[in-house]
Amino acid sequence: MQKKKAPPGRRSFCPLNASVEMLGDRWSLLILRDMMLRGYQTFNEFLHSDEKIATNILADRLRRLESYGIISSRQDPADGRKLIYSLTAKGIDLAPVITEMVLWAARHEETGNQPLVRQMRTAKEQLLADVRERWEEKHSSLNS
Amino acid sequence: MQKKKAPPGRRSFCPLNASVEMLGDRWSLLILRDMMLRGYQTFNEFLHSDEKIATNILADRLRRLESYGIISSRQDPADGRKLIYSLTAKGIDLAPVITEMVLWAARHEETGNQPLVRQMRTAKEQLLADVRERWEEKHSSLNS
DNA sequence: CAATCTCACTTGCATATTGCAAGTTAAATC
DNA sequence: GATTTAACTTGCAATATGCAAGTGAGATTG
Repeated sequence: MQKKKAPPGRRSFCPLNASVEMLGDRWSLLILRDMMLRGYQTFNEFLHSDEKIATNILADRLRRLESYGIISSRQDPADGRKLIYSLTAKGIDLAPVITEMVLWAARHEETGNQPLVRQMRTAKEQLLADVRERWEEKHSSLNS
Repeated sequence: MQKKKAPPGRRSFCPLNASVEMLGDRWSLLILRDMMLRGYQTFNEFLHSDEKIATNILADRLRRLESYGIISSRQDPADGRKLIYSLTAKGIDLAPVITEMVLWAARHEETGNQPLVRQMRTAKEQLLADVRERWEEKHSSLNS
């Protein structure tokens, strides 16, 4: 668990502020959801997600998330045009944050994706374990 | 648990998107932290928080949070100038989101407020229960 | 093997949001 | 009655966002 020193420009030393400075915008968490829950890995996959992010914003967010160490990228060995984005350990560790945000909205707003919500509600810990395990598998296969 | 119909302008029906549309900016969650963890209740208290929000942004965020039903406001009976802002049930229900965001940053970034972080780590459920209980007390005393 | 297509962007530009500083108004305090 | 305090609003410059069109490297097709 390697910690980065807080950038000089940070507004305060509160951990919540650090989170908000990295993730507090209208797109970053949606990209991470796509990676975590849907297995999306490439620019085009993120691009065609329901919320219709613009290409310049997507490029910027991927850059920022990578600069924070939340995701990493490498070339697809099978197709030199593609970049494969994946979650780092720091990124996969956001699963509880995303889960709680999904559950909160599902409790208080009219939203869709009830199967996921049900699974999160009835078996939160198990889902988190599954997400992590899928990631570990993928991740370990990279170093072999 | 009364649900609002999603505004027509929502980008998708994913619950995470709903959360992000309500809370995905650099200030909203910090204001809620101040209310939840520090007991702040008035414009000036929020204003003098570490992160130094501007007055126009603060006014706008309080308005938005109120429009989403996350906070509510009423006049201070003891001082007609003051407005007292408080969390609604929907607002207090964000405690797990905030907790997970604090824990995530504390795990991966260099941040302060170690006592709070330790408490969250070792007794997350208890802390959530405490926060909720404090709120229930305050809330019930309003209807008496 | 040249033309076409796909992928991951970048660029230009209009619009929206943010941030700062200075006002404003009503209510309290001196 | 004058000053202070609380909660804003207003004006304006700087920044961020969103859309449409373009670019360049690598893959595919005829």
